[in-house]
Amino acid sequence: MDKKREEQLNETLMLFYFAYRTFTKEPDRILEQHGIHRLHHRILFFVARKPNISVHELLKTLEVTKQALHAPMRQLIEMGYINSEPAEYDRRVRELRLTEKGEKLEMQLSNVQRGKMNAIFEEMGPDSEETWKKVMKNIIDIDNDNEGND
Amino acid sequence: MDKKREEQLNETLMLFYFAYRTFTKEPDRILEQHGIHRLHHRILFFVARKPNISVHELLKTLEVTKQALHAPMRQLIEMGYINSEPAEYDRRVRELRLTEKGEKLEMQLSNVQRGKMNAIFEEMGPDSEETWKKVMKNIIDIDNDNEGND
DNA sequence: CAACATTAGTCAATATGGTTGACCCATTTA
DNA sequence: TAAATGGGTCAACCATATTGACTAATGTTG
Repeated sequence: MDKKREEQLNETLMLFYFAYRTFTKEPDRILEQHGIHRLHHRILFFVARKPNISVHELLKTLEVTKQALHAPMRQLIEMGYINSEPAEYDRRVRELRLTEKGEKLEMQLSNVQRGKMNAIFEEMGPDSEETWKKVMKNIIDIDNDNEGND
Repeated sequence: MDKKREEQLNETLMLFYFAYRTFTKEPDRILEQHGIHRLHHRILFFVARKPNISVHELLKTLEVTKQALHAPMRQLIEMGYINSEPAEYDRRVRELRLTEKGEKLEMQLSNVQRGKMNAIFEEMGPDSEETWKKVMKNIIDIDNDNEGND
């Protein structure tokens, strides 16, 4: 790989870092007003995406230990954002769902990000969305290939 | 925004999160072998991108306090990865540069990420690189617009 | 020159976010 | 009935960050 190519790729690394950091700033600000943090947001987000998700599934998705999940999850339940009830098919399993209040907050948080993405893709055209997604998927896939070699 | 569009955008949010997480995993593994962490990597990366960068500039780039920078920076200097010397133009200012050893480590860390990006863009074609970068730049710019309103 | 500002380094106190380890309880499965 | 699973919780620990307070050296400006 020549120097010039390396420079170009360095720019992508920088963009990745700055874009991600920027992307989480607004939600972080909103979260702080509610006295909660980024992991709370992730919980809300994934529970929103998959209602009735189990604690176990959530742990796998977020790649944290149950001890790490525990405190924020309890807060969210206590604050009335999340509902945790035993599953009918297996009463050990807790099914997590957003309450109405939880849905509202999740909306507020993710709308900021969805709005950003939407505005960009609208301006750049639908192909840009396809391309961007494909690149991101490839990044994720590459890692999954490595998974077996650990 | 209709439900279907919202779903599509949710996918982009998920991809962003997973892709970023995946992207930092390999470097994190390597860092751990050296007994250092992600902030060390960022320091190495930005010092590599801009040799003779000052501490102040680095702080602004990373958006951390000098106290947060202090420990990892001292380690990097003590471990011989970074050289810190008074600038000629102003002897208060420290000019930070990578040592040869530092360049090697930075190479090792960033090559993983550059290699990933390069492989993907090579497979998807040069337009994908342009598009992906443009999207990321737009994400960053949107935030900079907000900056003034704080 | 004296006063002030800037750059950098450091200590301390504090909060948070995560880890591992060790348990408990209820329920399901073998 | 014994073992495995899903979930919850306590404790100890460590890293990462913050704010605040201070020092020291050097530059800038009235």
